[in-house]
Amino acid sequence: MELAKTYDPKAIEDKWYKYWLKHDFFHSEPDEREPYTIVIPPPNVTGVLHMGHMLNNTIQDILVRKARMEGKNACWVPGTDHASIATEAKVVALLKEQGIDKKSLTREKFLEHAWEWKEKYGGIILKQLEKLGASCDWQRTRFTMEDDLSEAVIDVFIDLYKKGQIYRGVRMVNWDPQGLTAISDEEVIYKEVNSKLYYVKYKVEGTEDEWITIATTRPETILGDTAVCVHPDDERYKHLRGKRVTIPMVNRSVPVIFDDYIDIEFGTGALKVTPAHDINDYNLGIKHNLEVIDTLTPEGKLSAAAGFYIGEDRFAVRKKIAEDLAAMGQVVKVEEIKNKVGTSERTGAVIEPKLSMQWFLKMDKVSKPALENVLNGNIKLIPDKFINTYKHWMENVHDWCISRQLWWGQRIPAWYDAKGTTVVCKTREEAVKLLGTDQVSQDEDVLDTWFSSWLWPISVFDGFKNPDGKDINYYYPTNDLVTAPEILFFWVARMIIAGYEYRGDKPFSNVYLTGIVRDKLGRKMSKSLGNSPDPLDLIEKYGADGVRYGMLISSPAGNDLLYDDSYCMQGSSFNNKIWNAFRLVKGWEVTDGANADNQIAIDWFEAKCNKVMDQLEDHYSKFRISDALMTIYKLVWDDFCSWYLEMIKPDYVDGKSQPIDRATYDATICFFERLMKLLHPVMPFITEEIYQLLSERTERDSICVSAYPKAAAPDEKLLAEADLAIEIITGIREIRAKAQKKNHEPVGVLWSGKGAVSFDRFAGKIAKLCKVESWAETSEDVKQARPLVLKEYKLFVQTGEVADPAAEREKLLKDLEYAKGFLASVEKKLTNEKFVANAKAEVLESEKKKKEDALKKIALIEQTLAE
RNA sequence: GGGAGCUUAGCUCAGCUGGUUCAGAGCAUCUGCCUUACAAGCAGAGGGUCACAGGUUCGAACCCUGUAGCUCCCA
Repeated sequence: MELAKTYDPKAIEDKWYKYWLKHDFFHSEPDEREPYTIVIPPPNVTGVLHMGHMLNNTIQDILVRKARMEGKNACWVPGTDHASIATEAKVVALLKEQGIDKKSLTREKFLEHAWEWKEKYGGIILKQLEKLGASCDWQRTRFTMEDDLSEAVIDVFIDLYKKGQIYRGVRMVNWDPQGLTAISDEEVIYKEVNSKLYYVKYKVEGTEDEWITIATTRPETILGDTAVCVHPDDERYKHLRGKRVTIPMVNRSVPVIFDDYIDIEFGTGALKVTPAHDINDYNLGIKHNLEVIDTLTPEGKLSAAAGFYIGEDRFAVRKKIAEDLAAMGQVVKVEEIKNKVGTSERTGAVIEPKLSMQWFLKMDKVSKPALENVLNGNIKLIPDKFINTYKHWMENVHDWCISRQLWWGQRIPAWYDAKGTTVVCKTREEAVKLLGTDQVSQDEDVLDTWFSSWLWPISVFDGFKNPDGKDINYYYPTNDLVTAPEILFFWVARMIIAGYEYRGDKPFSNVYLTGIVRDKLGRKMSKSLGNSPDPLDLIEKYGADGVRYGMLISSPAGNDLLYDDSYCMQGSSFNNKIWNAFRLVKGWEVTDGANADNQIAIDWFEAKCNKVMDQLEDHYSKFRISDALMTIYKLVWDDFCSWYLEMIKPDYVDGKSQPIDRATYDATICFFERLMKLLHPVMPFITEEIYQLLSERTERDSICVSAYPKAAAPDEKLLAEADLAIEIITGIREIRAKAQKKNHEPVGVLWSGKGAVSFDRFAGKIAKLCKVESWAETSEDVKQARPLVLKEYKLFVQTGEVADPAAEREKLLKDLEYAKGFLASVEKKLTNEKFVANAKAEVLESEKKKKEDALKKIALIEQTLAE
């Protein structure tokens, strides 16, 4: 078989993905095995794969593939969410391009267009995940707006309403004037901007020329002012008690009110109060019984109630009114300041606090178990620094505004008669019955998308439709959730709430919060910056395995990841390394029998594997995936390729590789297969390719369902001997390098000494790896050779050239100095009475051992120097 | 304004219960090699006042206090 010199992922990845799908390896049905379940954080139907998804889904795939190989019934449920505001915006924009105005369409007609859009574009991201190698159970793909899931949403709404947890009321909400809908507190992103602080004076009524100056960043809202508020302790304004002032332009008379909410230091200490357009003002308004004048339209333009600038945009008016007020002599001064402005997560529009009738979910009661079970460790957040954040949010949570003034989503099952009587029920028929009239109308609004996705871990297993069903009982609670910290509150916290409310149990045991993918400069990757590579281009360039490696190697749990292409490059180099190791092994001619010289190498690598597998398991158990990957990387590259294969590699004689013995060959194939299995969760494609080429396989024998290797107890004595042998080899190689010995030029080595750890068993391998042609024990020091002092041993490397005695002495003196310094520090401890009295027995013991070792080493070096 | 976290090699980061298996890894750098699996490679080397200043301790990268800088979350 002719194998290409370099590994080409392109030729291989599609082939194996098709093969996996063909055999349904990723499909799960409940059975008697232990389940291992992950539900995907459903990406938006509007989304395309970005680097965050790559990281996130690679991690999920690793966890799922490992569990599957460990014999668990692994189930990774994929799907998408309907993203009401984002999708509706896309559809509206598309219709607009076609010359269709949303307002000209009926709700039904619009939804037809929306579904059409969803069918066409909504699955792109899932298709892209296949390229990454994601081992999702595609037969279980769900969508938050499909019938069953929508029904669950409606039932939950009705249920919570009946429990008194949902109410409708006029509240100040975050209004998105572009999306024309309310959004929740969590969907508001605060951004620092440069603003102007306008100082405007209002005339005190009943005075000739007394004024009070307020400071505002939003002069356009002056038209809706219904009071001026000052602090009761503020000496400057005490005399204004009971007075009224006149709002400029509109000439409205409003009271001066006193409230200790006011920050005396900010601005002038006098606050204009606009209850319709600021949450704090609104609260003041309630407290002081103020009039509420809504001067803005839903689109963010001035309304008739404003009296001026009617129909003009709020930002245009801000400039105009500032100029007009200045012209009237009402503006005292203008300052430049920085302040934070809320913007819509979905549309980017500046949020307008607006009073409107909305539906809310009370959060105080339902959030209790969700907080408790994270604090008590029933649900683990990884890394655990997020527990604090979570706790803070849960303890200060506000009621959740769940209605959205949109069409794309689950319509709120509330019905009204002509008088406004409200009933909440599933169907019009029921509503007609309950209201006693057929003149009923359904609420126009839909529910927040998160009000669907908070049910996801239950609804994907039909836990609402069939609460005692086979699937939900088997797969729930799921095991791990992998997601971005940005949606800890949006989604994770709410899923936990829903889990306890509807299953009386957690939705998952572990929440792994990934870092954010940033560019090399630490900037978050974003479309607008254009600093994000297209993941599919990367896969094209480096192969999915290479990209998966690249995403992970730089991503310790919870830390942000400073992405750079060179990480993927490293991944594809690793692929190539593995491929070439495979070419080496497959290129050997095999003869029957067993070469006894190789047994030590085989035993050593067995021990090494066992040791490393333990470490690997430890990393995985702590979700330290990048450490796990580095551990396998070193096992493959360093231990297997650089040491093991070099130890057993047959010699070349007359320009031809000698054959290898059957025993060594079989052991090597076996090791190779084991390594591929360990690596499979991270790099699924190349490992399957090599697994298939290592031995003849039956049609359904795939690495992805093969048994994950289990560690046996490692032979520690052998490992210690190997470590010593490796030190010796490195030492000899260094000497060879200094002596400018060519690789093919042999050297002789004489050695003396006896220590607790021996290298006898490795003598043959040391000779092989350093091209040592004569290897012998000696009782005396050797002249004209380069000395090497290691542990209790002395080695003399005969490089054949005239050694530089001065240089050798210098090196030995340096070693001696270090050893003496070391000894001194140990002795300092041992002669310290307090140390001897306080230190633990093991520590004391190890210090004594160190002292002995140091003394021996010093003696050895001094003896050599004395020659 | 409130809260959380971070600062260790040129870069990205490990470093668990304080103790030479504690100053480490990968990448990058430097030196030498086209050694018949791999130059996407092999062999070797150098590199750090553990942000700063105090303190606790027999002993501090690790615990405490303060300072500076950075990041994130919340309002």
